[in-house]
Amino acid sequence: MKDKIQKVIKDEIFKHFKVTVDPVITRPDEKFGDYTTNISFGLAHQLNKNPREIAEKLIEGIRHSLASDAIQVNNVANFINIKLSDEALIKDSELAITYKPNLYKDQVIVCEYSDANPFKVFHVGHLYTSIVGNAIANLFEVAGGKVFRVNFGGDVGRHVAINMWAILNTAGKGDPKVALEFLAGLEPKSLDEKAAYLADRYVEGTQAFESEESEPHTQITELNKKLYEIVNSKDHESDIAKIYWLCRDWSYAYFKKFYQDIEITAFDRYYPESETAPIGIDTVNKQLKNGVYEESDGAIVFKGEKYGLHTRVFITSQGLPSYEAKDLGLIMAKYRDFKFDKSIVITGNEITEYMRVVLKSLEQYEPKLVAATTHLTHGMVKMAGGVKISSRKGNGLRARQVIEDTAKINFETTNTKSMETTLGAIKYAFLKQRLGPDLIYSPEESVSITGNSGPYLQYSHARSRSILKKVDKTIEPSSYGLDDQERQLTRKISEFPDYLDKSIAEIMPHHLCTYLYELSQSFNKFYEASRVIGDDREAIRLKIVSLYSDILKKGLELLSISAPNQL
RNA sequence: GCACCCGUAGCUCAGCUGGAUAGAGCGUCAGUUUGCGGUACUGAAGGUCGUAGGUUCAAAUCCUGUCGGGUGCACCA
Repeated sequence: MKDKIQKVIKDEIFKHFKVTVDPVITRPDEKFGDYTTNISFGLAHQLNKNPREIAEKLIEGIRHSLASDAIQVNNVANFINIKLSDEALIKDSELAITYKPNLYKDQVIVCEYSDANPFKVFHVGHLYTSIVGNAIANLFEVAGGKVFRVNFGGDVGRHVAINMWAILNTAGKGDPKVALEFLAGLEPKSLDEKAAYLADRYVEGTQAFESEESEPHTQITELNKKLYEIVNSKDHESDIAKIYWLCRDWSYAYFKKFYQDIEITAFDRYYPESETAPIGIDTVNKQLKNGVYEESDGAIVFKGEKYGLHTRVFITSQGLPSYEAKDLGLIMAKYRDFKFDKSIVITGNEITEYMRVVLKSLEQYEPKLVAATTHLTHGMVKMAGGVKISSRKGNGLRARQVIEDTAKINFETTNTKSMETTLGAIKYAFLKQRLGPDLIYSPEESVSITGNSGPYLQYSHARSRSILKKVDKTIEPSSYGLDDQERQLTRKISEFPDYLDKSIAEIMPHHLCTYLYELSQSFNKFYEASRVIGDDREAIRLKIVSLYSDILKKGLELLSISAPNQL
């Protein structure tokens, strides 16, 4: 309907004023109508005419062209407002459920998010980007894209050396064989416990690395080099290598299980840094000859100052690749593997400037890849009450802990043990806020049975399903003639495509959350005022409830939030 | 110091490709139930949109200054 209205208005404008414009059609407050445009203002400026005259001229023709759909077309304060007939509105809302956006039709889109590091804690920030990234990937998918989900993580580098050092020195007391035996003893334990064990070793190692003593520092630096050798030579025989691969496997197994547990789509591809590092090094060396990168104090750097950025090291003076080189290699690898039309990278906003430097350097020789890349950034997750999350210092809040705590609070306040509502609560709480600024997470609020929460939506869904369950079949209503409550709900249902489009165009899932919440509010208002089963208006009301239920379910699915039929 | 991000109700946030009276939730106060899941609904109080200018018929939205908060700025990731 929106397209039709837009075309009608566009044609009218051309007819009267001989100019071609695409009028913006939006959804006004109900009291004004169902669709509106303020094109008169724009035209007034362009044609140097009075906006009221313009609107008046257009209205007759619009009214005529939309005679079969609109019961009212008028001009209030130079807005052209269109109110649909009930039949047209119902039809609009029926079309909403089958609406297929096509902004990314047939495009190959690579979405990178989560980016958890093996050997380190999987903290609440990873949980956040996993959930948000997954929802964004879903949006690209529904918009027609062929989406590949990828996950990048550091399986080599200093943090791994720090970790290995701690294992060798605590569990192994300096002897790799002893360490290996100790780890074998952990094998029967759960992945969760193994991951926690590794995370704790990282904290231990970091303390040693940062301490006054120089010995651990030197040993860790040596170990770091050795680990690169192990990985490059595919060494699986030496004791240290065995320890490394075992712990690495634990980490990846843990990630996979975790994503399964929180019910998000599995990743198509994991890119460990050990794979992208050589590609990055090759690239940097090649471009060193071309003068893109240069040597400085023994390191190979890109000088970003001439582009208003700063200098960053790509290969250290020790000859090891920095994160910059690995990230560079990652972009090349992603293109090699997927030949993407668009590449989305979702990370915390603290690396915005860093990423600009990496991309600016790449732009010197692969401008197409850079043009196709979009770096989306998000803020930090802070717990309500002001506890900061930091994995560096080792006091990072584990993602698993956040889920468990939320489940506990969910049980205490609502007496439900369902993981569906717990996960729904967390996901919705993370998704409902605009991507970018920090997010303050309150478990209590997220599971809250009232207010703008996941469980509120799930409850509203279950309530509507419960009505539908009570009837065998829906009969086509003989006539419409919607009452106020029916109409406001139908109108809201029909808005689904508008919000979906907006979410996709801006790559902002929170618009969809806002919509689903407003939709459910509309439903609950309707529910309060309108008996469905047994009422004279049962047929039409069932139809609307059914539309509502389906749209809500579809919307929640797009966010990977489950919509159970009963709670 | 330089760069980027953010300041909207007591709290947490929508609204930002400029457009109709700035909206929700929580909290506070007052109500609604012989009903399909009351885990709901209705109403009230609460905002000079940090601040000062500018652009415009029209600014929370765009531009500039300023104040406040956050983040980043060479061998960590």
